[in-house]
Amino acid sequence: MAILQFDVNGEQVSREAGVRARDLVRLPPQTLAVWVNGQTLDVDRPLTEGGQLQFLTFADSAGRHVFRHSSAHLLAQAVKRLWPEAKLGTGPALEDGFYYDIWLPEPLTEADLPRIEAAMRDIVRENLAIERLELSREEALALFHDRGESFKEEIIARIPDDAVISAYRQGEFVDLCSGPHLPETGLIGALRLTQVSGAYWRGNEKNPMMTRIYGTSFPDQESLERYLAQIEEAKLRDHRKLGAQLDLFTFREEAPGFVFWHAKGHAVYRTLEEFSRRLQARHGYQEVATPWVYRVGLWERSGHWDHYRDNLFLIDRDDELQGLKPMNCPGHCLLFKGATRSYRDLPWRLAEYSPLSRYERSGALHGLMRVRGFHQDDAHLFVRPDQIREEMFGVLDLVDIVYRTFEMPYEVVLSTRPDDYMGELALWERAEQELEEVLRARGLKYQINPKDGAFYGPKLDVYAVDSLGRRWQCATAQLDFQLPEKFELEYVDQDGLAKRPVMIHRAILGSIERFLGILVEHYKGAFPPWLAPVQVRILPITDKQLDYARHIERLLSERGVRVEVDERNQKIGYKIREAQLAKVPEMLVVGGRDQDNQTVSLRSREDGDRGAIALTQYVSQVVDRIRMPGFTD
RNA sequence: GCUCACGUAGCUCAGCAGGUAGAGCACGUCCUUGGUAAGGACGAGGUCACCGGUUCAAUCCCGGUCGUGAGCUCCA
Repeated sequence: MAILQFDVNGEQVSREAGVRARDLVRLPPQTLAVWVNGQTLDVDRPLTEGGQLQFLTFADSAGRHVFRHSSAHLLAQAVKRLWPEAKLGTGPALEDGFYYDIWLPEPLTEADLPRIEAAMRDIVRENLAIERLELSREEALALFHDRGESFKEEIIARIPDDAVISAYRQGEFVDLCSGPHLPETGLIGALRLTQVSGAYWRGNEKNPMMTRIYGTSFPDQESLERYLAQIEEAKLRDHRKLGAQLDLFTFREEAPGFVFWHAKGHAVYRTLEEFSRRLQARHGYQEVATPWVYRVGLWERSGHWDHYRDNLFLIDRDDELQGLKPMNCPGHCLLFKGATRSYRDLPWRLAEYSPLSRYERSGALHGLMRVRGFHQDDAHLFVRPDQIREEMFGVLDLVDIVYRTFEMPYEVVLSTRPDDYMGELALWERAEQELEEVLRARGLKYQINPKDGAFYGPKLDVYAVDSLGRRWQCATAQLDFQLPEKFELEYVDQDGLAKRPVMIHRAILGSIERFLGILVEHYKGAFPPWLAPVQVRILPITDKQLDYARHIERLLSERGVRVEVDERNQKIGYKIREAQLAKVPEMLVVGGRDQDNQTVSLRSREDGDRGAIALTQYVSQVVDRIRMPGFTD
């Protein structure tokens, strides 16, 4: 028998091969699994090689993963106890929970969840040992066939020939699974099933619909409750809820997928757009406005008809189809073709903010995040091949300025050639190489997403990280060698010959609607002063100060401050409460004393009462505080 | 688009087991003129999403449509 050497947290231990991790040393409390040379294993798994060994607990992400995965099995076992005819699909661990897809003879509702939870707690109380079985393909097929698990049989058929087939048993329950798992069910101290929904078997909408049950689990009740409180907190930030509360925007069933911008929301929207507009003007972009309805021939030429038809809003008039634009690129190509272009004209940077329409499937709509009518800070750069590098640099400059302004860190992902790509392979390879060079030259950390590029070219996607740590894809920069071909775009080069330009599609905010939704959640509705829909609210103590309040309002308004007076006949505490809930950054309390002394009593949203200050002084200060970041006027 | 759930006043929600609806906030009028997070009284406001069915009778039961939510799928 071979002797294996282990390094257990610095302690050297040697044992015969086949020893179980739990027998190496005294198992630390709350051990969920072990980590041996980069592999996570059951504590009861016979070890076949030595090396570094660590015990995993709930504090380790790999440990949590095992914990949630076993929780999914627990769920499946409970469901099988309640519905013996249920058939198991798959049940993985998630970032902070787990789910199991199960075929059931009848639909399930959330009202059934407590019953299932109770059955799960029974199994926890039984503290069943969880045992790993290794099976031959025939044994596995026979086992799951006998148990009526047809989906499992399907999975077994797809397991490669050389792979080990394993299953895990706890009590009467067996599940096909590569593991690892907890040693016993009693470790799952607290659990909660959170929701139930449908999911297609193997994610294909032609397959049967399974019932997907989501849940989460923790070692103890306290951690579970802390987690559930966090979820409640995130719900309070939901932009749809805050949008209505703060009177920013609403949706109505008369126009699904389109936003009704209220005056306040539109003020934020316009400020955001203006920020982008001024930034782009400074970076050499020209803003244009092109048509939003085109004859269908244009979409045929651009390739949208073949690749994007389902998402086009179509209009059928006088026996001719026309389509609302989902993107600006074809219009910009037509503009490019409208005159003879010289190499001296390049790079030619066209920006546009006009409305775009995409027919999203009804189930895809989601507040401001996924709409059918929206606007982008869209631009197309027509460049010579030798300018790609520098222009991509410029785009990343803009990304950096914008995301720093909103205090959002970001991550970059390079997406490469998909299977259904168009164009020449050599062009693709060259383009992908160029993008990597730019990223490396900028010293940006990036990930590669293989085969996730657009069919016309590789792309860089930027993911902004918000204050809850969630990632949102906003900015994108996509190289395009296809569209210039389709539109036969040309410029006259230095040598007098016609050459084909390269296009770069790019957006920094992406959809302005969506970006605003992200900002609402990021700031929890408390926009920084320059973005706030109402920057200053004046609160007269009594109606004797109304004239003075209106005088201040006029002074501020003339200097571009978004200001309003709370003229209602209410006590000051009431007005303050309402202004505070409306998340107005600055409140000016004005009473008799202030009027006599020509002062205002400033209250800030964050810091509360700031005391009296001369009116003239306040006016000059506040103008600085609401200035658009990065601009001097 | 698919699965499940939901749709009652501008908003948040109640409405037991079929008998044509109720609260708080917001809104209006009046009283109150109050210095840093809710002063008081009174009032107006609803085709119970829409269409159809069952029933003596439907907000409630059944079917369909629309919308919303969660998830799936999709997202050049």
